[in-house]
Amino acid sequence: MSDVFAALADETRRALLDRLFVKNGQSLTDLHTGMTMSRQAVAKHLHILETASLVSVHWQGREKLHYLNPVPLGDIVHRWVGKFEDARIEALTDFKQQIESASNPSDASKPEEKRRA
Amino acid sequence: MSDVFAALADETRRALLDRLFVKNGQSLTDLHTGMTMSRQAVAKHLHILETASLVSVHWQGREKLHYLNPVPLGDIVHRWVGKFEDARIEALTDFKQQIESASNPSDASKPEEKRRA
DNA sequence: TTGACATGCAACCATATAGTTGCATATAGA
DNA sequence: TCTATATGCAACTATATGGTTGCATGTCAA
Repeated sequence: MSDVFAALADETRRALLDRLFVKNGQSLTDLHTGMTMSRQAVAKHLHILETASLVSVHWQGREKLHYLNPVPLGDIVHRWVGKFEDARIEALTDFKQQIESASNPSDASKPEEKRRA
Repeated sequence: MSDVFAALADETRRALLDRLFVKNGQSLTDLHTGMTMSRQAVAKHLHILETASLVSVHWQGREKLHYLNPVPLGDIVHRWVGKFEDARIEALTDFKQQIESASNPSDASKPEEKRRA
């Protein structure tokens, strides 16, 4: 779970996934072309995506082809996003009630800017 | 985008979100009770969740109450998960075809363990 | 067989991150 | 007003992360 989120937290790795969306099954050299960083840096990123199971690999001769694997994203949706969606209405309602029932909401929203001076 | 994924990549922060699922609108002290790390460490984690807009805060006197904010998760779904879902069938089909059309799939799946020895 | 190509491994460096401790400040209540 | 409570800020440390370079190894093709 952590490794999937950590893998997606990097801009370069999300760009690599985007490139695989456009054309699935690319080699390291394919994915490296056009990038400013070294080939080894790209290889490290791909390995992180592979460890997080976001990318599956398939050797073909001397080329290592990379394919998208959508399974971990489904797990995230199941574990986190659905939970948030379910709680959305409730949370917003609670929040609204708290705000509205607070003694002085207009002054209490960001008091830390006044608190230490 | 990165900050949301990075925020979710930490086990402690996901645990904090879980506690807010159970009871929304808790203070730092509330959320710190039962945790092994220091109060300041928890405060840092909460600030990261706040920066990622996963948590909204509301000052009530000397207490800073924390509330879940489901919006960033919705953004992630819209940008990433839906994309993966759409590509799922296609990707799996491509992968299957590549595997099946490969010269020797049973030996080619993880050859790096044999390649250097 | 030999050279070019595709990738892997290892060492190294700079910065980010997660944690600590100590102290300061704001609020609540006796 | 005085004290306890709730939080913030700053400095510091250890480790993780993202990048580099150099070299080794496996594969393809002339």
